[in-house]
Amino acid sequence: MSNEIDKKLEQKNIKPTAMRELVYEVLDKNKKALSLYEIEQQFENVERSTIFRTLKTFQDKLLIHSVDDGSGAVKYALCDDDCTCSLDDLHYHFLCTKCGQTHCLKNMPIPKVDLPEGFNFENANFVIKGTCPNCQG
Amino acid sequence: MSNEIDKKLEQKNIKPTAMRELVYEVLDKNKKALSLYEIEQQFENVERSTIFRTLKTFQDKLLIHSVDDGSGAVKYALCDDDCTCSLDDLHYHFLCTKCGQTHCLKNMPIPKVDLPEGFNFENANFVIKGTCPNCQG
DNA sequence: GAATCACATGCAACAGTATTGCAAAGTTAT
DNA sequence: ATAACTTTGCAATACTGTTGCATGTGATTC
Repeated sequence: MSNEIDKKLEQKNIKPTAMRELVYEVLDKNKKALSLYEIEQQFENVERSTIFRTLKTFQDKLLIHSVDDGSGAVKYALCDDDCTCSLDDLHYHFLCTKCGQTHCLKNMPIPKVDLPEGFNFENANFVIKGTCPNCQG
Repeated sequence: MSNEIDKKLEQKNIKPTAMRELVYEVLDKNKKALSLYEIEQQFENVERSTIFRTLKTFQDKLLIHSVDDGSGAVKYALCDDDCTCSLDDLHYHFLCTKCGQTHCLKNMPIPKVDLPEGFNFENANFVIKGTCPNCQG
């Protein structure tokens, strides 16, 4: 039944369990970055800590990436199939100040940055805040 | 004695009190963005909430700006004299993954971003992670 | 100078998110 | 079936941020 998902999990060396399939499904379905709490809300009786550890596993295995958008909670979103969470895969994120949703702007890679002497680039987190298409008017 | 600092505070319509002078001094002295906790550490017996409210006041009056660098704690840094915390004053921040220090790259304004249709820019938070000049080797 | 007022501070309590220890349940290999 | 290992659920805790309330302090008015 959830063969598709299992395949995705196994591709990233994650043992597919019921829990993991469900969390994956939620992330896949929502098409945006979700916080631990938001994911928890989509289930009836699932432990926060379980989801927390599931997300941690996913992140370690590069299945998802996390964004700290300044909303107070870290949010998680699926990586693209070919994502290696390397520098080239970094993209902008957009936090809507009205609805609180965080969108991955995956087609907007972050630009090269010329850092001052002595600074060494490892990673970046570029978050833009404003209103999203759903909240215009 | 702290006339210089008082002047800065009054310029921004902040009544200068002992507490506020001290917090300002700490921020000024450190030349980098500090978390509430880090500021608290530099005093002996000062209430967290007092510093918290002092920072809030400073921020309301545009004396400081805050950065959420993803380290788990929001950090605060003095604005430049002519800063109005408007879009033009936004700059990159750099979080060192070794020492945990957050540097304001004030001479690096963030670039204009072309957002997809429907997205409306209000604010931005660009944090680069890596190693800082003090932690090379 | 005393009464009054506005604001700042300190204390304590609380809220939200993240995180861990431990035991039970489930899975895999032998 | 047993042993070894992994995942899950529960409970407890840590950390950061935040607020209510009482007290203190300085400015203002009379």
